[in-house]
Amino acid sequence: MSDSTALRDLPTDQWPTRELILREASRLFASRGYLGTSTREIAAAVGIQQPSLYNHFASKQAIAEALLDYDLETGLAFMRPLLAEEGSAAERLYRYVLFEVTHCTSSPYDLRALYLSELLEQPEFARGRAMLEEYDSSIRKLIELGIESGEFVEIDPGFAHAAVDSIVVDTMRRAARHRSNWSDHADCAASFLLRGLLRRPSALRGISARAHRDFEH
Amino acid sequence: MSDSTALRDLPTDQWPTRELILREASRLFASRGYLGTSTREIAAAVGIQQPSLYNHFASKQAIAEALLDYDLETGLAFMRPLLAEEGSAAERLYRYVLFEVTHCTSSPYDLRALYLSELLEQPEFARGRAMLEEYDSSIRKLIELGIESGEFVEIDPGFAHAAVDSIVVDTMRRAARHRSNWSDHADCAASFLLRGLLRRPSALRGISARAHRDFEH
DNA sequence: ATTATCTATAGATCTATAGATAATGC
DNA sequence: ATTATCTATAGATCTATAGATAATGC
Repeated sequence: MSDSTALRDLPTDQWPTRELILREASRLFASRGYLGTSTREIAAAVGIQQPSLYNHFASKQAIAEALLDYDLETGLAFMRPLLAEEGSAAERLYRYVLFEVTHCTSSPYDLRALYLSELLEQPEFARGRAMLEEYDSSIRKLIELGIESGEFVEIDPGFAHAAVDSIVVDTMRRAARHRSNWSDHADCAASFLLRGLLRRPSALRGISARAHRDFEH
Repeated sequence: MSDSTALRDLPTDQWPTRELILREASRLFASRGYLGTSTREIAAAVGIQQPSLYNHFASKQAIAEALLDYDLETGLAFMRPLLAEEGSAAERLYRYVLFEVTHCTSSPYDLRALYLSELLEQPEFARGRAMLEEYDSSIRKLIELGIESGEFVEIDPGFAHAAVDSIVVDTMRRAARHRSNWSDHADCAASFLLRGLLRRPSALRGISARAHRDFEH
């Protein structure tokens, strides 16, 4: 979409149908699951007839894939340079949490749907699973770096990754409901996770300050 | 069921159909969601025709409710006395984690389905939501007790509860996949959570030992 | 000419019931 | 007499396509 027709410049009722479909589908997938949401329900939420969806997407699966692509491409665009950076793993993990919560609350889509529902367990979403795997392995790598460098305590990286993941996803869910103070949610989550990971929890204040500073740009 | 016909004494192919339905339904709800699972799929997994389900349950909803009841009644039977006890909130929270992971791995049903899928968001599951609310408020109370007593750091109880919940549910999921060393998973999760909550993390070792001792009976 | 919408509908699948048949328990 | 199973099926709902109609863009 060109700058001259950026979505934010248009009143809601002039948003392109494709965009409305993605928004409503993501909301419905989040509350009823992917398999539990019918194309009829999506169309009704958008305000069009069910067959009209097929002018914009080839199938129900294609709608979900567009959402997955959007989310994971944005995520990978953040994670790849973050992983390539030198410096403190703790500070980078903190920035990852800030990114994830910001991304989720500023996104027009209800993205938690994609990972909480049965969507990715469907065989036809192999591509989405592959992208998620790269994303997950970036986070895992960050945790391993922190353990190797001695910044983090000796902890099972598999468990640590699962802990980071589940708390971040849950924080996304909570922050999406009260978008006003998403930043508090993100700090709460990042601090809690790092208190569980850091060998010297007293370093947390400085890590937090530097993460916020570096995240701003 | 009387003692003389306890399930564990019967070969698999003689388990009552009702029991097989609950097991297979819980597995399917976990992997495909409640709305995404058809009665036909449940019946096929059990090895009967779809209409035969209705000899054992009045509806698909009744199957899910039987699973919810089993899980939440077991959970409340543990939580009510735990909450009534005197003593360290940290140790009781540790015991709660041990209970939850044990309960999940020793249960024949795939219970995480109930809380990860869209099931409880359906309006018709009001009774299940009410039971879950009592359960949740017990855990919340335990956390508040810990904060008041000064055992835990000053933390938003809402966030702390969410963190405990999401890590416990995730640990249940992981432990259910590798049941052999469920105890390690439980310790990992409980330790991580308490490192994030305790004002004096050095107390963790003692808390863990006492929690294990008290949990044994 | 292309794009977006509609109505109509094919064909599959869904939940639940009806009614027949066989096995079980008093 | 009750219980568990089956086949058949009603009636709703599902995804996707076909084909008509109107609006948009060159």
